[in-house]
Amino acid sequence: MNNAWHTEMLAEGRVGDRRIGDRDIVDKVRRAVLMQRLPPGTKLPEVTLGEVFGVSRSVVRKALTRLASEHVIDQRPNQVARVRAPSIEETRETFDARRLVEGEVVALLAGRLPAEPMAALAEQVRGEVAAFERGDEPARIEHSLTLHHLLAEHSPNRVLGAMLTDLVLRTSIVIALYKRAGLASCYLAGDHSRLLAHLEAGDAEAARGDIHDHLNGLEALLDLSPREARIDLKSILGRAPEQA
Amino acid sequence: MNNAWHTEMLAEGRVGDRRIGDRDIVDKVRRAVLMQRLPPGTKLPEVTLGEVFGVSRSVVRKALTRLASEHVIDQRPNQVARVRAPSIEETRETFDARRLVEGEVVALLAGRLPAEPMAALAEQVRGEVAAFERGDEPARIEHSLTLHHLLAEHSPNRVLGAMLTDLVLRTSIVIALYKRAGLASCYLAGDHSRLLAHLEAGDAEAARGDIHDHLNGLEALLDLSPREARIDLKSILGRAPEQA
DNA sequence: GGGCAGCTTCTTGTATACAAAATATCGCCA
DNA sequence: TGGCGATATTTTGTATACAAGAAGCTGCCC
Repeated sequence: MNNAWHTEMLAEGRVGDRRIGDRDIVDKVRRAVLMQRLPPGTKLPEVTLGEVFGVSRSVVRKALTRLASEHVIDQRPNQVARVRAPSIEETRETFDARRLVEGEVVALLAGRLPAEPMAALAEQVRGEVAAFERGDEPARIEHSLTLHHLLAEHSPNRVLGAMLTDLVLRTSIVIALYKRAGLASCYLAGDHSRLLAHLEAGDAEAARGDIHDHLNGLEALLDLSPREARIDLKSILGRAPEQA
Repeated sequence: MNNAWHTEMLAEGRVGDRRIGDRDIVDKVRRAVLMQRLPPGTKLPEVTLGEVFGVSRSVVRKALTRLASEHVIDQRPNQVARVRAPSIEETRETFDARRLVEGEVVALLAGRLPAEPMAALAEQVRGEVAAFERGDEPARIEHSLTLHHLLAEHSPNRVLGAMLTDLVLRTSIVIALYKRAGLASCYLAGDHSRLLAHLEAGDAEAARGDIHDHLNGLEALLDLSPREARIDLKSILGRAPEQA
């Protein structure tokens, strides 16, 4: 069994002296999936995770249940949990859902953002641009994620905000999965700053349009051609890509 | 401690010879909350539930985690799980979110429903009308819930469908919670059949409008006046309504 | 050489024991 | 009588042991 990721996961940075809880495991696994250190189909046995994090299966189990409810892993009865591989179909549907929800959120947000959160958003945009220009893709992704996360957090409608948080995560996963091979970065210059300008100006419909354009652009950067042979067969019929 | 609901819950109907699992517990508790047999704030200790269902805390624990992710209960660290009491604010936001999502789902569905699911929808409408006319409110709720559940299930976009399932549940809970005292039923005659007609005719925007009207009507039947003293203080400062 | 049966091993499902935290109770004192 | 504090009880958090099921493997047979 490929056990390279065991050490990788711990190297991610230890939690302080605090006792490690299920939340820490959820965060670390989610992050690892997002960063493609845990490719789709990877098996996540409970004992192994427990050894890695130094806790018993009880804690791991709770973490896995949460990850499953976040759609990060697949958990089937009497079977080892695996990193989920959303289908092309589901990818399209996730983008559609996010267009609807995030569009509404930014429309609600337009002109209603206090100065402080607005500054935080601008800060992320600056960070993203800088990271892109120096070719630091992980940092760029981090800033982009934080930006959309902030939008979700400040949503006047918290129910929609929570849904958006979920959708941002799922979208990021499929972007990492289906990004065209040659592409170095899924960056669309100007999209985010244009959105912020419209938010500040209070133009709800323009902001909604920005989100639509942004997500359309992102989706266009993916390789969503219907050759099913690649991901689906592997996860449905085949085994995990151990030595792939 | 008021332990009347222990027997009520079992009386709901035993699972066959099958071993009782976490899913059964989730279903039963969810249903009991929906039917207001488990009022908001009710404590749900793990051992008690375990005794009621004849399983150990492990199974109960998993069930509680799932119920928390469905927003049916509140689970805070080192504290007994309680039936959730959504605030008035959250109630409004839930309705807004559902208007957005269910509106989109029926718009996508318009004109694209095969005959068989369409017939199933019509069947629920007939059942709802009949139940209303004979004054059988539980049956009417059941049919109404099934109807919206079917819409969610047949959503072409399954991501939105899953979100709608969640929103229908949450809306039902708050309707039960905030229904005006004197009101016997939250029934809006004709709404559902009108929606079905537009779905069959393939008029997406009319169907979306039907959903908006329907949910607006429902929301108007609730008592959402901002006297915070009723629910919020009780759950924030007070104790569970044991003998209330 | 390919396929299948039976067995071994690994992994999850469930129950239970103990530790830690929160809650409730009782008694004390102003 | 009312508030406050220590103690006792309840309840959750975590670890572990055992049972049940699935996956993998060996060796046999065709």
